[in-house]
Amino acid sequence: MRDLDRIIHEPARLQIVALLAAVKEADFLFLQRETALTKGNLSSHLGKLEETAYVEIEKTFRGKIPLTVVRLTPKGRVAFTEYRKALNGLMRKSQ
Amino acid sequence: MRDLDRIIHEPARLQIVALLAAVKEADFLFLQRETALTKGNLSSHLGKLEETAYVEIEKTFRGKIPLTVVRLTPKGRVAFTEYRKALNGLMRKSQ
DNA sequence: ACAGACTAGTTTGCGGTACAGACTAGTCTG
DNA sequence: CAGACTAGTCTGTACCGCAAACTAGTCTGT
Repeated sequence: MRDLDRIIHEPARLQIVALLAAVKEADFLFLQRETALTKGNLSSHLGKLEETAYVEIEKTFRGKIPLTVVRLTPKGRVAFTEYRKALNGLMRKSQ
Repeated sequence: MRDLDRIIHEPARLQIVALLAAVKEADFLFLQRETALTKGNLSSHLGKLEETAYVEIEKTFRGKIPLTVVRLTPKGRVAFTEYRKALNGLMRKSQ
């Protein structure tokens, strides 16, 4: 059954995934600014996306300040494509 | 902020609203078959859509058997259009 | 006449989860 | 040394989706 992937469907994560699909790589602050999520929230959503291996999170340093870089994995990219297809399938019915 | 309408965003209800946008009028059984939801589930989702006045529910009889007909209200139609716009806005970023 | 299936629900209880806000920990800036 | 910044984790609340059980009436077959 072509169902909507709940992990991606959640608006906060949909934003994140859509952004990552576009930019290929983003740091924590950029994502926070774009999505307007609180730190805690963004952190836990990224955690969930990492659990399902849709993103990979690289913790590095910019000088001595921690820098978290997030990237979509191939699996995540596929899932997002599938999600778009499922969504289009739903939407197509409505016209 | 152009956010996604949570009432519509829920997959089950998204299906319902998309179907109603297409057919203009549908009975309970048709919706149940199309969405593959349980009765209880469909019932409560319809209840939620009715609360927000996105659909109107007319309870009539086909002969002596109860027949529930569901229709999208103008408000519901507008909300769905807005939803599609918001979604397209999100998706556009990802290419 | 009666069992079983059908329409169309309501109610209940479980489990999951999004979200804000408080807390931690280290760093740089004035 | 205070205050702001990066990047979190943790906690508690409050909601919500979902299945399953229950209600209530009707029709179908034997």
